[in-house]
Amino acid sequence: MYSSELIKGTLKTIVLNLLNEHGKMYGYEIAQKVKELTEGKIQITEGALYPTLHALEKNGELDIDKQYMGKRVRKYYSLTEQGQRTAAVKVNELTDFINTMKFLLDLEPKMNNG
Amino acid sequence: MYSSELIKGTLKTIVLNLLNEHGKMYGYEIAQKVKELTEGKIQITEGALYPTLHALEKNGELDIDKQYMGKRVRKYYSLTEQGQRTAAVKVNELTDFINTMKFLLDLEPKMNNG
DNA sequence: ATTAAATACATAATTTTCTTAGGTATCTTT
DNA sequence: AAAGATACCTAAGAAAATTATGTATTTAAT
Repeated sequence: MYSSELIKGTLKTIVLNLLNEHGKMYGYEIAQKVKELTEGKIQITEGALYPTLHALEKNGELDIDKQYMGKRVRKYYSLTEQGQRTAAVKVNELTDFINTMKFLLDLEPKMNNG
Repeated sequence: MYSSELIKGTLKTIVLNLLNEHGKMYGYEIAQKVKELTEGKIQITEGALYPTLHALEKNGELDIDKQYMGKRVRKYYSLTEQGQRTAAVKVNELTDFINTMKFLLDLEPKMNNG
């Protein structure tokens, strides 16, 4: 598990990107998928995830499709057209940021691979 | 400039890494160096930098060497032994995190290089 | 049949970390 | 003389997460 501070600021991008690649997903599924894909290294807490999904929906990035599995509700989220554009922008921005950070952390590459 | 939320959580690591590679530096110099190296993409604000330096020093990661240039003070910071260990840990963690994020953002690589 | 664990949603209080805004003072350039 | 850069600092507020708590259904284990 990463120290939580690193993950801050990336949650929206992770959610938008997952929905862009997997189509519709529900909240719990998103959290499980991230955990699975990162082998437990990134675990989205529910207290962070649900408010984020609500904010994205309120802002017009997501559509909801409520489905009942028996008596239990699932809220499937999918990207609106605006959400698709936002996803692309956010992913590009994060990719750019990652490259900048890699450069910044690698100023004087160590020659000793001990 | 990146949307500020991305930079959150990386400041300590950036500072520790810079000090590890450049030896002693003072606050203002650190901010300038980061701005220069990232071509203005990452700009550390003073309101974030100075409290971070104070916290790192209080925690035993940094030593201070106060120097006077005429009447103006400069506070040169350098890593303690503990600070060197922390720097290594933090940089490894961020590198690992970056790799995980790259994987997460690249699930289905696009074949079209438009 | 009962209990525990997993599924699935949600919100509120608190904490962490940063931005914004303000402050002091010196040195250099115009 | 004024403006801009250098160099330090803190406090109020905002943003985004964690932690804690809550409800309820379904599935697996005893």
